[in-house]
Amino acid sequence: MIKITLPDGAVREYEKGVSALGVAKSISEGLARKVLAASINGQVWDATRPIEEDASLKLLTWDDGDGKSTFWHSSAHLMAEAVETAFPGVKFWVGPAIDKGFYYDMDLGDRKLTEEDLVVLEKKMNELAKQSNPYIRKSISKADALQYFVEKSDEYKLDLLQNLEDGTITFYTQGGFTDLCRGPHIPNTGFIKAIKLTSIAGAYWKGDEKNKQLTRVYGVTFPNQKELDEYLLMLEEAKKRDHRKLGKELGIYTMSDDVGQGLPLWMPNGTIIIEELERLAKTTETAAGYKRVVTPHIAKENLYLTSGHLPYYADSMFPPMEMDGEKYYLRAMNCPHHHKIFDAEPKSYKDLPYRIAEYGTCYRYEQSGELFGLMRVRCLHMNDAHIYCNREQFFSEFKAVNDLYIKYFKIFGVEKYVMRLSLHNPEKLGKKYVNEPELWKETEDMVRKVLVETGTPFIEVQDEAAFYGPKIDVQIWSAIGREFTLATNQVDFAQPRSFKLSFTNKNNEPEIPLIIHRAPLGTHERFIGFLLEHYAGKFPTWLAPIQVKVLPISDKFLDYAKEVEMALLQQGIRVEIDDKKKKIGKKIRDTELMKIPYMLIVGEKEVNEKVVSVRRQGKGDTGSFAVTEWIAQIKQEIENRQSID
RNA sequence: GCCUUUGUAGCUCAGUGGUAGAGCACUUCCUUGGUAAGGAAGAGGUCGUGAGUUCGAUUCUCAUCAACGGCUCCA
Repeated sequence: MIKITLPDGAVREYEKGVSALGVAKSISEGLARKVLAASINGQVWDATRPIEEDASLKLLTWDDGDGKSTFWHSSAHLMAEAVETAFPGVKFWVGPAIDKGFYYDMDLGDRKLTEEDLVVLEKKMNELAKQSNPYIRKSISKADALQYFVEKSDEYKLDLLQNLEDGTITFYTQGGFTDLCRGPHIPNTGFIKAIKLTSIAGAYWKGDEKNKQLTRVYGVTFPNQKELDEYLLMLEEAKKRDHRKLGKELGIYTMSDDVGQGLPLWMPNGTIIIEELERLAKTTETAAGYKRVVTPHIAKENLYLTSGHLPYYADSMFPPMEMDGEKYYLRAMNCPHHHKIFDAEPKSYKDLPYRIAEYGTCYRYEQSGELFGLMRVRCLHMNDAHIYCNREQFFSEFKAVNDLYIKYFKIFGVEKYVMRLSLHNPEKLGKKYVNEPELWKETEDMVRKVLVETGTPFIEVQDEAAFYGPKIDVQIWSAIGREFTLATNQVDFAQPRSFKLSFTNKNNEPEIPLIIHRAPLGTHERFIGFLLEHYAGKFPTWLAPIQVKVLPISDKFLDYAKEVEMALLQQGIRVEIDDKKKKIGKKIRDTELMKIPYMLIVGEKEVNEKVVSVRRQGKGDTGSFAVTEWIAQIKQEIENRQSID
């Protein structure tokens, strides 16, 4: 007998060799039907695998993350079986579960998969799933495994096998399909009730662009049709929030083939948002002791040789323009220009921290396939600033920048974010990172200290630093689940040296400053792209391109509507009149769809009583107000930068 | 940059080897209305661009540009 400890602490005795499924059955049949896998001493196991020793056990169902992963990984095997039936001779690489679903990479030889094939494969998968074939685990010696795949002449699995230790190798078989796999898997294919193969894509073998490209098929499966339907509905909803769709509908930005790829043109509505964001940044930064500067968008080659950017990032910069025997580059970053401003006048320790800010325009030659709406572009406007300080000032300066992030996130209602401490990789010193091992260690410790002492939650990642120093990247998720780096806060010990920047310290000696590069609001492009999805286009009043629309019931009331408009305009409120000869219902609908925060409806009653009937976007009629009274209210809302209630 | 798919009116999309259609939007007219779509008429397209096949190409073929979904990349 062995002792099994359940999550609630209860200990039960079972025959040696009992499976998690057996344990579940002893508790209830209903539970057993839901068990997908089990966590045995913290390791995820097949629910059917015999347990030989005392163990703590947690049954995993669809409600557990590990349960879902097991389900999806098993679905990948099911898909592979269907593919092998349809395309004999196919070779498989790996088929993991992902965030939402699974994929399998495969080499189909000269065959090409089409959308129609996916439908056929789905059908086949459904057929195979209905057979409720068990996933059977089998330990196998390395020699036997090698022989199996040599006979299959499957170079991909042979490659996987090379890195596996004899004695740890397992095969899984379901129906007619056998795969090299660590597992675990769900008990049988019958659990998979709803299947959707979502897309076909190319993926480099082992993720290396020099390698052959394999065919990757993505799919997602569920234990019932209802969840699949809900998932597909959710995807539809997400499409409606896509910043590219909203950006077009709301007149925020446009792209033109004649201008070029990845070069957004900001339309009047988008420009208003840009200006409001800049106003926020300027107010905040001025209060925090920053000074503003303006610098050119181009510079001579030598500047980027000095900064050290060219050797590292030439590929990501637009090719140079030649003039009078000089090469000029469009800038991909603002820092070198700012360093020249720091260096323009001698500095003493009394001038530090020296903080200069600019919404700097940068140009980056991103590969064409990497461009994505406003999120990845070739012309960007960065909420940039550089802080030149000494080591004693570093802690409070770096902390102040972090506090700034939090302040902004509060204003915009950003709740889900992760601070990522990006460190260098000692093996790449001199290649990807400047070769200063001591300084790397020192600055990485300094940054970590700020995060730890301020109690900021963060994760550490290796090999993600800037070439000149460690950084904190802020990862955020848009409302539709898109993850990206929004903001960045970086330490730089390399450029001050290469630019020979210095200040005179208290002992009248020259000293090299540290530089903090920071961009809490990221770039206009990415930030507004994020905000569009975050708010689903329903901007808070202070950001809304048009804040108020005056809707006269008929054009008999146009004069009064203009009076109201004028009163609002004089208070700096962005207002328009809908003077179309349409019924009020139509005007309301149009305005609702444009997601304008407030509608002021004026008709006979309002003219007589000198009031406006106020309708809040998405909320309906909120009653009548005297014009001046209502203006005071909305002005308050705008000044406080209130978010939507 | 690589792989899949796509490109027809401002938008969303039909359609065809014999030089194009719907709905919405737009313009004009009728209607002067009370909280999410009133009615009628009109205007609008070298069918992404270039070449080839053909008596004839928006349709078939090739090239090219761009976009979607992925991979790689992301200072």
